[in-house]
Amino acid sequence: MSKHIPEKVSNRLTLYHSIMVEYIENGLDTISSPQIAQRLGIDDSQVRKDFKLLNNAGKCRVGYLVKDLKDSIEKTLGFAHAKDAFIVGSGHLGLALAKYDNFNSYGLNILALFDNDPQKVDMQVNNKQIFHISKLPNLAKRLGVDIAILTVPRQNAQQVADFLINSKIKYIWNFTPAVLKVPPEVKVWNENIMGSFLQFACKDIIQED
Amino acid sequence: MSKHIPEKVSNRLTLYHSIMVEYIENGLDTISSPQIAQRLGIDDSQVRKDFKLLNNAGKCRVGYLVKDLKDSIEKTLGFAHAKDAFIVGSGHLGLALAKYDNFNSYGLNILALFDNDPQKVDMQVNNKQIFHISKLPNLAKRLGVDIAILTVPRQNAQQVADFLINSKIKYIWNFTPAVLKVPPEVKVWNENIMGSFLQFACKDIIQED
DNA sequence: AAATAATTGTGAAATAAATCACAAAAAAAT
DNA sequence: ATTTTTTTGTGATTTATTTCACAATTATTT
Repeated sequence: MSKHIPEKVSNRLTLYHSIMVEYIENGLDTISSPQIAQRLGIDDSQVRKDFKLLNNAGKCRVGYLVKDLKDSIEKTLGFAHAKDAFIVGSGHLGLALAKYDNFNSYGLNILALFDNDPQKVDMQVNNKQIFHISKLPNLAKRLGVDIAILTVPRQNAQQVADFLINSKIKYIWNFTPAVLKVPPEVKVWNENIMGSFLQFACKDIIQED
Repeated sequence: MSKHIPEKVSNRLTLYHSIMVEYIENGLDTISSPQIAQRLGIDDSQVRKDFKLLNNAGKCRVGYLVKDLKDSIEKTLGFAHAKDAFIVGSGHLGLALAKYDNFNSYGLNILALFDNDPQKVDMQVNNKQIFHISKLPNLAKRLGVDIAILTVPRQNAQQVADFLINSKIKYIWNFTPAVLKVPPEVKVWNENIMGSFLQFACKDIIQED
């Protein structure tokens, strides 16, 4: 039986994970929910409730075992399930993401990049080749890739998305500001970089009435 | 009186904004809440409730004026309030963000980049200069900058954050996976890129019990 | 002119998420 | 050995968010 992990929880889980990595680096074996909660500015009972989803029991008066916690977060979020993906659009952002080796440690392997610019085709970025976009349908089929990271200009986003959908891509991680139109079997994740930041930085200066 | 806009709402507002931009490009003057709702896969009454926060009345049987809606979203999210920021860390991600001109249209101006690598210092990126990190405190003071976009390696994140805090930086947009320790007057926004994506892409393959 | 259909605005209900509060456990101190 | 302190686990409560349901409005059709 697979359990549903709400988005807010999985977000916190990755933050907990970072803290575990830090604790391990510092040679600490255990951690308590109030320690974590204080660090993140949240309630400690929330931390415990999140951990209950991991089936990871703590010990009264001691806390949780850092190593076990790290492992079960990785298991729950599927770090071990290698997932293959393509980066579609080899502009600044696409290239930066291709060079971002962190994806790997989270279980996401970038197999290749695509672009329509002949100048970029056949270049290598971080040991990954840039192919012409026309090669994508075949490669997706051959390699069984159904995740695409979309980093093309906004103006081309829908057109390229349509092409991806025809190529049997099922998950689109959308880094463009376009709101894509897709059929129900295709899932889009909007990486709305500005959205929440605006709110964060502008709280204090929202206009007066 | 400034109104509080919850994070979830401001996230949706930026998505609505993208749709308005698209409608304007296509020469459409009005839009209805069911149209928007269907596009985003949410309930239409939610769209209307969000719009009520904008003080933007719609018209029965017609919908909302696209132009007005776009303007009031921009006003509410503070696109017009120019906010200045520094990028701290001139690696792949820092450089990609410096080249990402979209920040500007959302009211965030990147004034300069910083790094500790002498090789990078004095380079220009998208008309912005890279300075040695030691120049940051003075420049922050002189230019009145209190927002920093942190893109250094995880290992240096806390140390650099401490330095930023000493330089009177009040808002840190944290692109590193480190969970920063900061005093209460400093606000950190964790751009947890992997967090929610993991959940999105892995829903179907969460481990069985 | 009347009927129909689409759409807003909103109160009520339902659902989801976060916080509170405290019993139970167990380490540490006395 | 007993008390104190810290910490987990969790049921109850509160708060926030989403969805439902429908009256009111107004363009369009008949």
